[in-house]
Amino acid sequence: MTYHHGNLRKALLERAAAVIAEQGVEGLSLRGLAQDLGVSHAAPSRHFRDKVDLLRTLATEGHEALGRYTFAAGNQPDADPLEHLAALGRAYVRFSLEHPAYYRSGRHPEVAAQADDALKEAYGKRMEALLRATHAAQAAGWRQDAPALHAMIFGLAAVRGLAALLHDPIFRGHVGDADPGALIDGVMRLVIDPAAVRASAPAEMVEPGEITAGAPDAAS
Amino acid sequence: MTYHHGNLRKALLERAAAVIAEQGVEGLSLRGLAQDLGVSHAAPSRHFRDKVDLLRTLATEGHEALGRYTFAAGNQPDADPLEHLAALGRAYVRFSLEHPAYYRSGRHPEVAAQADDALKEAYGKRMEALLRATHAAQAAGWRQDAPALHAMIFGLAAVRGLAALLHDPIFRGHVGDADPGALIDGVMRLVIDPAAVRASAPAEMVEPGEITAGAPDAAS
DNA sequence: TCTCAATGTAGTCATTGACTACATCGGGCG
DNA sequence: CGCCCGATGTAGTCAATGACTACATTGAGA
Repeated sequence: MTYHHGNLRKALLERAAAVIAEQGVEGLSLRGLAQDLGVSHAAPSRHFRDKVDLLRTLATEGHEALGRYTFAAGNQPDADPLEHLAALGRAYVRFSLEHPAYYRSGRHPEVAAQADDALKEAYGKRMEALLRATHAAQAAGWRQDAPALHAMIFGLAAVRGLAALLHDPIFRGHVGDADPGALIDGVMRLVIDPAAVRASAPAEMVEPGEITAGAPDAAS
Repeated sequence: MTYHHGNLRKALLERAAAVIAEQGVEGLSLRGLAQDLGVSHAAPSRHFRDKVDLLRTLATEGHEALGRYTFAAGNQPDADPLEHLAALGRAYVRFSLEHPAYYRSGRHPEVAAQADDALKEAYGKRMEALLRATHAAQAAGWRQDAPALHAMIFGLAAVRGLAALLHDPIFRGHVGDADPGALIDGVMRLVIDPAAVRASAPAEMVEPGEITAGAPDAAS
C-alpha cells in the first residue's frame, strides 16, 4: 500500500458498485472513487480509459453474474419447463433488487450505446439461454400459438419492466406497501399462466387437475 | 428578440426535447441549450432552478401527453374491454418510440428520485386510468383469478419492459431486423391473451372459435 | 411617469473528466 | 548481480459544466 496499491482495478470496481447502489450511477465520480481509495485522481485512468469503460466493465460482470444467478435458480432437477421459465423470471427480478449496481450499470444508456464485444457477448449468452428455456416451455404447451421470438420477448419484457417498476421511486410510492416478493410471484404467475396451458391442448401429457405436477423431462 | 427572448421557457423545453431525442439525457447541458437559443448561459436559471427541474417539467408534460395519447388510442367506441386494454398497451409503447424525449426524461432516475407533487399527480392519473381499464377487462373475463393490482402491474410491466427493450441498442442489435410494429402487436397479444379468456368461463358472451376476428383494425 | 417584478447578462467558483509529463516499483534479461 | 523497461501511480493542467451573485434591461400597471 506504499506506492502501488495492490489491486486497484478490483478495488475501483467494488467501490463503484457500492456508490452506485447508494446513490445511483449519477452519483458516481472517478475522482471521488480515487479519493475513497486513497489514490491520486489520475490513478483510475490506468485501469479504465474513461467513466463509461468502468461502467461497461461492471455491466459485463453483471450480465455474467445474472447468467449464473438465473442458472442456479432455474436448475431445480424436478421442475417442468414452465416452472423452469418462471424460476428464471423470478430470479431476474430478484437479482435486480439484490445487485442494484449491476442492474443500473447494465441498463445505463451510455453503456448500451457504447457496448463493446465482451458486453454484447455476455448479453447474447443470456438471450440464448432464455430462448432455449422458451422453446422448452413451448414444447410443453406454453404459448404454442406464438412465434418463439415473440414469446421470449414477452417474458423478457415482463421481467425487465417489473424490475424497472420496483426500482422506480414514483411507482413504489403509488403502490404503497406492496411486498416485492409477493408482487414478483403474482406477476410471474400471470406471465407463465399454467391455467392457459392446461386449458388449451398440451403437447405433452398433462393431467387436468394437477397444478404443478412434475413433467420429468426438463430439457436442461 | 433583442433583450427579452419572448418565450424562453417554452423554447428551452422544446430544444431540450430535441437534444434528448438525438443524444439522450446525458448529452443535455444547460449551457449548450442557452447557446443554441442565443441567450446567456445563466438565462435558463430564470425558468428552471436546476437541470433536474427542467427534466422534471419535461417528464410531467410527458406523462400528461401519454395520458392523452393512450386515451385517444383506447377510446374506440366499439371495442370490448380486452381490446381496449390491448390498445392502451400498444399506445404506450408507440408513444415511447414517437416521443423519446418524454420517455427518457420520464424514466430518468434523478427525476424519479426528485419527483414533485405535479409529477406524482400526473403519474397517479395514469395509474388510475390503467386500473379502471384493468377492472373492466377483468369484469369481461380477463385474468379473473388474479388480484386487480397484480393484473394491472403485469400489463404495465410488460409494456414498460417492451419499451425499454426497443430503446436498448444492445437488444436491438440482437433481435436484428425485427419490425417494432409487429413486435408490439405480437407481444400485446400475449399479454392480453384472448384465447385464455375464451377458454375459461367468460363473463360476457364470447363465441369460441374466433381468434382475432371482430376487432376493427386498430391502425392509425 | 415612475416603480418594480420579471427576465436576461456578466462574472465567478467548485467539481469533474480527460490529458500530459514525470516518478516509482518490481520482474526479467544481460 | 544489476540494469532496464513496462506497469502503475502522481502532479499539474485545461475545458466543460452547474450553480451562484451582482447588475442591467424591459414593460406593465399604480
